[in-house]
Amino acid sequence: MPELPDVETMRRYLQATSLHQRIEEVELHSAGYLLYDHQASRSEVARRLKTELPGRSFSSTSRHGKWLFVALNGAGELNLALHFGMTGGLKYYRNPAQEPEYTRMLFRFDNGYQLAYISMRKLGAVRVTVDTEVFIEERELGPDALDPDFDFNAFKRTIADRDAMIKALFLDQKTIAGIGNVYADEILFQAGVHPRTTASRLDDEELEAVYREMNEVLRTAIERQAQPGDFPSTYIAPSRHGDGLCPLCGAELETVRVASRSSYFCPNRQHEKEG
DNA sequence: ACATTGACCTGAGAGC
DNA sequence: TGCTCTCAGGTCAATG
Repeated sequence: MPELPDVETMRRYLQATSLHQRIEEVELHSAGYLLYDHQASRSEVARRLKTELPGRSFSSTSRHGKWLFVALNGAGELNLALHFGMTGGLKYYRNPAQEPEYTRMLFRFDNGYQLAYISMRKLGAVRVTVDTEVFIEERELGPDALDPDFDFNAFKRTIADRDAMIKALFLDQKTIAGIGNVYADEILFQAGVHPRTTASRLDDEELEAVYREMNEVLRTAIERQAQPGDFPSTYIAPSRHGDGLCPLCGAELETVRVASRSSYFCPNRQHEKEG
Protein backbone atom coordinates (compact mmCIF):
# COMPACT_ATOMS: atom_id res chain seq x y z
CA MET A 1 0.00 0.00 0.00
CA PRO A 2 2.52 2.58 -0.96
CA GLU A 3 0.69 5.84 -0.33
CA LEU A 4 2.07 9.37 -0.10
CA PRO A 5 4.33 8.82 2.95
CA ASP A 6 5.70 5.56 1.56
CA VAL A 7 6.40 7.11 -1.85
CA GLU A 8 7.99 10.18 -0.24
CA THR A 9 10.26 7.86 1.75
CA MET A 10 11.25 6.08 -1.47
CA ARG A 11 11.84 9.40 -3.19
CA ARG A 12 14.28 10.42 -0.46
CA TYR A 13 15.97 7.03 -0.71
CA LEU A 14 16.43 7.30 -4.46
CA GLN A 15 17.57 10.91 -4.06
CA ALA A 16 20.20 9.86 -1.49
CA THR A 17 21.53 6.86 -3.38
CA SER A 18 21.04 6.98 -7.12
CA LEU A 19 21.69 10.43 -8.55
CA HIS A 20 24.52 11.42 -10.93
CA GLN A 21 25.58 7.92 -11.91
CA ARG A 22 25.63 7.00 -15.58
CA ILE A 23 23.00 4.40 -16.43
CA GLU A 24 24.60 1.57 -18.37
CA GLU A 25 21.58 -0.61 -18.87
CA VAL A 26 17.91 -1.04 -17.99
CA GLU A 27 16.79 -4.63 -17.45
CA LEU A 28 13.17 -5.76 -17.39
CA HIS A 29 12.16 -8.95 -15.56
CA SER A 30 8.61 -10.03 -16.40
CA ALA A 31 7.57 -6.42 -16.10
CA GLY A 32 4.90 -6.68 -18.80
CA TYR A 33 1.87 -5.58 -16.88
CA LEU A 34 3.74 -2.71 -15.24
CA LEU A 35 4.20 -1.25 -18.69
CA TYR A 36 0.53 -1.56 -19.57
CA ASP A 37 -0.86 1.69 -20.85
CA HIS A 38 -3.95 2.73 -22.75
CA GLN A 39 -2.00 5.27 -24.71
CA ALA A 40 1.22 3.47 -25.62
CA SER A 41 1.85 -0.23 -26.11
CA ARG A 42 3.87 -2.22 -23.62
CA SER A 43 6.58 -2.82 -26.17
CA GLU A 44 6.79 0.89 -26.86
CA VAL A 45 7.28 1.70 -23.17
CA ALA A 46 9.84 -1.11 -22.88
CA ARG A 47 11.70 0.15 -25.95
CA ARG A 48 11.89 3.70 -24.59
CA LEU A 49 13.17 2.47 -21.20
CA LYS A 50 15.86 0.37 -22.80
CA THR A 51 16.99 2.86 -25.43
CA GLU A 52 16.42 6.34 -23.99
CA LEU A 53 17.81 5.90 -20.46
CA PRO A 54 21.27 4.36 -21.00
CA GLY A 55 23.93 7.05 -21.23
CA ARG A 56 21.95 9.45 -19.08
CA SER A 57 21.84 9.71 -15.30
CA PHE A 58 19.21 10.58 -12.71
CA SER A 59 19.52 14.25 -11.82
CA SER A 60 16.66 15.06 -9.44
CA THR A 61 13.43 13.71 -7.97
CA SER A 62 9.93 14.94 -7.32
CA ARG A 63 6.61 13.49 -6.29
CA HIS A 64 2.92 14.10 -6.92
CA GLY A 65 0.53 11.98 -4.91
CA LYS A 66 1.65 8.37 -5.32
CA TRP A 67 3.79 9.07 -8.39
CA LEU A 68 7.55 9.36 -8.07
CA PHE A 69 9.28 11.28 -10.85
CA VAL A 70 12.97 11.06 -11.63
CA ALA A 71 14.46 13.61 -14.02
CA LEU A 72 17.17 12.45 -16.39
CA ASN A 73 19.99 14.69 -17.53
CA GLY A 74 21.10 14.81 -21.15
CA ALA A 75 19.82 16.29 -24.39
CA GLY A 76 16.13 17.10 -24.11
CA GLU A 77 13.83 16.90 -21.14
CA LEU A 78 13.04 13.36 -19.99
CA ASN A 79 11.52 11.89 -16.82
CA LEU A 80 10.97 8.46 -15.41
CA ALA A 81 7.61 8.06 -13.67
CA LEU A 82 7.19 5.30 -11.09
CA HIS A 83 4.03 4.11 -9.34
CA PHE A 84 4.15 1.31 -6.79
CA GLY A 85 0.57 0.10 -6.81
CA MET A 86 -0.15 -1.98 -3.73
CA THR A 87 3.22 -3.56 -3.14
CA GLY A 88 6.67 -2.51 -4.03
CA GLY A 89 9.72 -0.49 -3.34
CA LEU A 90 13.28 0.35 -4.33
CA LYS A 91 16.64 -1.08 -3.36
CA TYR A 92 20.10 0.23 -4.21
CA TYR A 93 22.87 -2.33 -3.84
CA ARG A 94 26.13 -3.59 -5.26
CA ASN A 95 26.34 -7.35 -4.86
CA PRO A 96 24.23 -9.06 -7.58
CA ALA A 97 23.48 -11.83 -5.09
CA GLN A 98 21.47 -9.28 -3.12
CA GLU A 99 18.94 -8.81 -5.90
CA PRO A 100 15.58 -8.64 -4.11
CA GLU A 101 12.81 -11.11 -4.82
CA TYR A 102 10.19 -9.71 -7.20
CA THR A 103 12.61 -7.31 -8.85
CA ARG A 104 10.83 -6.26 -12.06
CA MET A 105 13.31 -3.68 -13.29
CA LEU A 106 17.00 -3.01 -12.75
CA PHE A 107 18.89 0.18 -13.48
CA ARG A 108 22.58 -0.70 -13.75
CA PHE A 109 24.98 2.16 -13.03
CA ASP A 110 28.56 2.60 -14.21
CA ASN A 111 29.89 2.44 -10.64
CA GLY A 112 28.86 -1.19 -10.30
CA TYR A 113 25.76 -0.48 -8.25
CA GLN A 114 22.19 -1.05 -9.32
CA LEU A 115 18.74 0.19 -8.37
CA ALA A 116 15.95 -2.39 -8.26
CA TYR A 117 12.27 -1.58 -8.77
CA ILE A 118 10.45 -4.25 -6.75
CA SER A 119 6.80 -5.17 -7.13
CA MET A 120 5.27 -8.45 -6.04
CA ARG A 121 1.79 -7.97 -7.44
CA LYS A 122 2.75 -5.90 -10.47
CA LEU A 123 -0.07 -3.46 -9.90
CA GLY A 124 2.27 -0.50 -10.22
CA ALA A 125 3.32 1.36 -13.33
CA VAL A 126 6.48 2.56 -15.01
CA ARG A 127 6.44 5.26 -17.66
CA VAL A 128 8.74 7.57 -19.55
CA THR A 129 7.45 11.10 -20.00
CA VAL A 130 8.80 14.40 -21.22
CA ASP A 131 6.84 16.79 -19.05
CA THR A 132 5.68 15.79 -15.56
CA GLU A 133 3.09 18.59 -15.42
CA VAL A 134 1.50 17.33 -18.62
CA PHE A 135 1.66 13.79 -17.23
CA ILE A 136 -0.23 14.91 -14.10
CA GLU A 137 -2.83 16.78 -16.16
CA GLU A 138 -3.39 13.84 -18.49
CA ARG A 139 -4.26 11.68 -15.50
CA GLU A 140 -6.40 14.48 -14.04
CA LEU A 141 -4.69 14.10 -10.65
CA GLY A 142 -5.92 16.41 -7.94
CA PRO A 143 -3.57 18.52 -5.82
CA ASP A 144 -0.94 16.68 -3.81
CA ALA A 145 -2.25 16.35 -0.27
CA LEU A 146 0.84 18.12 1.14
CA ASP A 147 1.14 20.85 -1.51
CA PRO A 148 1.60 24.11 0.44
CA ASP A 149 -0.86 25.79 -1.95
CA PHE A 150 -3.48 23.25 -0.92
CA ASP A 151 -4.42 25.24 2.17
CA PHE A 152 -7.59 24.96 4.21
CA ASN A 153 -9.61 27.20 1.91
CA ALA A 154 -8.61 25.17 -1.15
CA PHE A 155 -9.42 21.97 0.73
CA LYS A 156 -12.81 23.32 1.72
CA ARG A 157 -13.57 24.33 -1.87
CA THR A 158 -12.88 20.83 -3.18
CA ILE A 159 -14.66 18.95 -0.41
CA ALA A 160 -17.42 20.99 1.19
CA ASP A 161 -20.09 20.78 -1.50
CA ARG A 162 -19.53 17.17 -2.55
CA ASP A 163 -22.24 14.57 -2.01
CA ALA A 164 -19.83 11.62 -1.83
CA MET A 165 -18.61 9.96 1.34
CA ILE A 166 -15.52 11.63 2.80
CA LYS A 167 -13.56 8.37 2.72
CA ALA A 168 -14.39 7.85 -0.98
CA LEU A 169 -13.16 11.37 -1.74
CA PHE A 170 -9.84 10.66 -0.02
CA LEU A 171 -9.44 7.55 -2.15
CA ASP A 172 -10.25 9.43 -5.37
CA GLN A 173 -6.93 10.66 -6.74
CA LYS A 174 -8.70 13.21 -8.95
CA THR A 175 -9.97 14.95 -5.83
CA ILE A 176 -6.80 14.80 -3.69
CA ALA A 177 -3.67 12.89 -4.73
CA GLY A 178 -1.65 10.69 -2.41
CA ILE A 179 -4.00 9.18 0.16
CA GLY A 180 -5.01 5.50 0.06
CA ASN A 181 -7.00 3.17 2.25
CA VAL A 182 -4.72 2.99 5.27
CA TYR A 183 -4.02 6.71 5.65
CA ALA A 184 -7.62 7.69 4.88
CA ASP A 185 -8.69 5.55 7.84
CA GLU A 186 -5.96 7.02 10.04
CA ILE A 187 -6.89 10.61 9.18
CA LEU A 188 -10.60 10.05 9.84
CA PHE A 189 -9.86 8.22 13.08
CA GLN A 190 -7.67 11.05 14.34
CA ALA A 191 -10.29 13.60 13.27
CA GLY A 192 -13.11 11.63 14.92
CA VAL A 193 -15.14 11.47 11.69
CA HIS A 194 -17.02 8.38 10.50
CA PRO A 195 -15.80 7.16 7.08
CA ARG A 196 -19.31 7.13 5.59
CA THR A 197 -20.00 10.77 6.42
CA THR A 198 -21.22 12.71 3.39
CA ALA A 199 -18.66 15.44 2.77
CA SER A 200 -21.25 18.20 2.36
CA ARG A 201 -22.61 17.40 5.81
CA LEU A 202 -19.32 18.06 7.63
CA ASP A 203 -19.54 21.19 9.74
CA ASP A 204 -16.70 23.72 9.84
CA GLU A 205 -15.20 22.22 12.96
CA GLU A 206 -15.10 18.76 11.38
CA LEU A 207 -13.70 20.11 8.11
CA GLU A 208 -10.91 21.81 10.03
CA ALA A 209 -10.17 18.67 12.01
CA VAL A 210 -10.01 16.54 8.87
CA TYR A 211 -7.72 19.03 7.12
CA ARG A 212 -5.50 19.39 10.17
CA GLU A 213 -5.20 15.62 10.67
CA MET A 214 -4.57 15.03 6.97
CA ASN A 215 -1.43 17.16 7.30
CA GLU A 216 -0.49 15.91 10.75
CA VAL A 217 -0.85 12.22 9.93
CA LEU A 218 0.99 12.42 6.60
CA ARG A 219 3.86 14.47 8.04
CA THR A 220 4.18 12.20 11.06
CA ALA A 221 4.21 9.11 8.84
CA ILE A 222 6.96 10.62 6.66
CA GLU A 223 9.01 11.40 9.79
CA ARG A 224 8.67 7.76 10.82
CA GLN A 225 9.58 6.66 7.29
CA ALA A 226 6.13 5.15 6.79
CA GLN A 227 6.84 2.31 9.21
CA PRO A 228 3.59 1.58 11.08
CA GLY A 229 5.60 -0.07 13.85
CA ASP A 230 7.14 3.33 14.58
CA PHE A 231 3.87 5.29 14.56
CA PRO A 232 2.63 7.02 17.73
CA SER A 233 0.78 4.69 20.09
CA THR A 234 -2.41 6.67 19.43
CA TYR A 235 -2.51 5.56 15.78
CA ILE A 236 -5.06 3.07 14.51
CA ALA A 237 -3.07 1.73 11.55
CA PRO A 238 -1.18 -1.01 13.45
CA SER A 239 -4.48 -2.26 14.92
CA ARG A 240 -6.07 -3.18 11.59
CA HIS A 241 -3.97 -6.31 11.42
CA GLY A 242 -3.15 -6.43 15.09
CA ASP A 243 -5.45 -6.72 18.07
CA GLY A 244 -8.34 -4.92 16.38
CA LEU A 245 -8.82 -2.60 19.34
CA CYS A 246 -9.06 1.17 19.49
CA PRO A 247 -5.70 2.48 20.74
CA LEU A 248 -7.48 5.32 22.57
CA CYS A 249 -10.44 3.69 24.31
CA GLY A 250 -9.89 -0.05 23.87
CA ALA A 251 -13.19 -0.64 22.10
CA GLU A 252 -13.39 -3.28 19.41
CA LEU A 253 -12.87 -1.64 16.05
CA GLU A 254 -15.61 -2.04 13.47
CA THR A 255 -15.31 -2.30 9.71
CA VAL A 256 -17.52 -1.03 6.95
CA ARG A 257 -17.12 -1.15 3.18
CA VAL A 258 -16.61 2.18 1.46
CA ALA A 259 -15.73 2.28 -2.23
CA SER A 260 -15.17 -1.49 -2.08
CA ARG A 261 -12.51 -1.17 0.63
CA SER A 262 -12.45 -2.20 4.26
CA SER A 263 -12.65 0.83 6.52
CA TYR A 264 -11.65 0.40 10.14
CA PHE A 265 -13.09 2.81 12.67
CA CYS A 266 -13.83 3.16 16.38
CA PRO A 267 -17.58 3.10 17.10
CA ASN A 268 -17.05 5.24 20.21
CA ARG A 269 -15.14 8.05 18.57
CA GLN A 270 -16.50 8.10 15.01
CA HIS A 271 -20.25 8.38 14.83
CA GLU A 272 -22.33 8.10 11.68
CA LYS A 273 -24.38 11.24 11.24
CA GLU A 274 -28.12 10.85 11.50
CA GLY A 275 -30.04 11.24 8.26
C1' DA B 1 -22.67 12.84 -9.59
C1' DC B 2 -22.02 9.01 -7.00
C1' DA B 3 -21.76 3.95 -5.77
C1' DT B 4 -20.65 -0.67 -6.91
C1' DT B 5 -18.34 -4.39 -9.16
C1' DG B 6 -14.94 -6.79 -11.68
C1' DA B 7 -10.46 -7.09 -13.82
C1' DC B 8 -5.56 -6.82 -13.36
C1' DC B 9 -1.71 -9.63 -10.15
C1' DT B 10 0.32 -12.75 -6.46
C1' DG B 11 1.11 -14.32 -1.80
C1' DA B 12 -0.64 -15.08 3.01
C1' DG B 13 -3.65 -17.18 5.86
C1' DA B 14 -7.84 -19.80 6.87
C1' DG B 15 -10.63 -23.85 6.50
C1' DC B 16 -11.32 -28.52 5.17
C1' DT C 1 0.25 -32.10 3.65
C1' DG C 2 -2.19 -29.94 0.07
C1' DC C 3 -5.97 -28.03 -2.06
C1' DT C 4 -9.29 -24.19 -2.44
C1' DC C 5 -11.18 -20.01 -0.99
C1' DT C 6 -10.86 -15.29 0.55
C1' DC C 7 -8.53 -11.27 1.38
C1' DA C 8 -5.20 -7.59 0.74
C1' DG C 9 -5.89 -2.72 -1.82
C1' DG C 10 -4.29 1.02 -6.37
C1' DT C 11 -6.62 2.19 -10.56
C1' DC C 12 -9.56 1.94 -14.40
C1' DA C 13 -13.69 0.65 -17.10
C1' DA C 14 -18.31 -0.66 -17.17
C1' DT C 15 -22.78 -0.52 -15.17
C1' DG C 16 -26.73 1.03 -12.11
